[in-house]
Amino acid sequence: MSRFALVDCNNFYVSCERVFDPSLEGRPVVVLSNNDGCAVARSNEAKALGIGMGAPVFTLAETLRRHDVACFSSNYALYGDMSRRVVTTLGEMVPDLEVYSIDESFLDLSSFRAVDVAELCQRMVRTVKRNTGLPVSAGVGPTKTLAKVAAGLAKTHPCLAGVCDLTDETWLQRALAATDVGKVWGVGRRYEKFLKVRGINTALDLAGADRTMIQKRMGVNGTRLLDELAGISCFPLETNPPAQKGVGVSRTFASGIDDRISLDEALSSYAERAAEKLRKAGLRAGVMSVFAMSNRFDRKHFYYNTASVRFPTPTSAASEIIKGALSAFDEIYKEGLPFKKLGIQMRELVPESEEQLLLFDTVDRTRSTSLMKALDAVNATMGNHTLGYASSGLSGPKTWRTRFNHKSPSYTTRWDELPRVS
DNA sequence: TCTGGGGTCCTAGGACCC
DNA sequence: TCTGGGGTCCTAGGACCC
Repeated sequence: MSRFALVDCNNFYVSCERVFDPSLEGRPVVVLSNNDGCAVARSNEAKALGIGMGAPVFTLAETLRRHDVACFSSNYALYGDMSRRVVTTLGEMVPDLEVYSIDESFLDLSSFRAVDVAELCQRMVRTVKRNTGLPVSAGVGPTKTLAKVAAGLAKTHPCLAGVCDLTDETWLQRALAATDVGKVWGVGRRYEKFLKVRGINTALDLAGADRTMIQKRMGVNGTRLLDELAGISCFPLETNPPAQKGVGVSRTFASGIDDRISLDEALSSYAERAAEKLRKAGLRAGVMSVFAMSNRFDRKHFYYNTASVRFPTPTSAASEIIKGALSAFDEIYKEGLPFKKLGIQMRELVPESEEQLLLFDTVDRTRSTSLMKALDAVNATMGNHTLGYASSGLSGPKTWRTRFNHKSPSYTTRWDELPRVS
């Protein structure tokens, strides 16, 4: 029988902040999205205050003030680095590992005996805490979905000390009965509502639900979900993640922007970033689309449009992608309209090793490739944005730049921001 | 006034072809 | 008066995940 574990970092972003500022222990803490717009991570204390996932900060002002909640802007460099440390530690203990997200990994424990499993998980929880300072929980089950259920219980029931093993049938029934159907992996807001209207309130109800009805509303994923809850594994461990299908870069502005120069600068910087992501992954894109929208909360005047560009041959050259993005934007730009969000998406990705040469090419590919190599090398050694394109705007305050007013130092990724021990 | 970003997969419907 | 069927490809939209 297969057996999976899910190791999940508790309140990950908040816990990363706490590692470097222990005075935050026991205090309500939230980490905010870009532009310090929404609460995207909350400590248990913040959750207890009723601060919801994704709650807009302006609706929280009173709560944040009254309870002296510590607020942080997202520090992606720090979280990414801490995540790698967790994965390294886990990988040393269990070789079959799938990095599922920045704060979760699935492990294949099929070859471990039942008695070993709980002990192994407890050891993982202790080791990760010792090596990184981060609290994690582990759940075990015969399928990924059940391992997720187990991890959810491990996190919310302190008596389990961070580990929950649902290999045992009797515990499994009780665990499913205690799990809200909306918490099941693959059941989002829409499906939760649909299920609850039909009296399916818990994971146990769902496991016993009518297959045809589930299939009709939730498609093949619905039937897979039923199988997974019944202990039949449908989602294998993905140790070699399949090639990425797309690369996107988009940002919301702190307030609406209608001036064309700022919009072009913002878009150019996203194009630059997208090109960089492609090169880092060793990929090139055949097609790019640009999208632009106004404030989506103003439904009456909402504007959304996209335009696409096909490249003569797949590319990851910043200059070509910037040029394409700006000309595509020209098709959808509307004068006088306050834009709230711009973005680009790169699709039809191919490995750069599969280069297709064009008979009549307008770009000197060899030169442009070595230029990009040089640019990446400089930015890798001298720091991000040491070299960039003038079309993305010269340094200085910009209306389109994302706001991070409460950011902690990059403790682990910048020499000049290392924490000091005194 | 203020409301994130980056992904995946599935399905339905239309265009097109034989 | 009669007006097929099946396959493929593409896109948009909807659902989900973190």
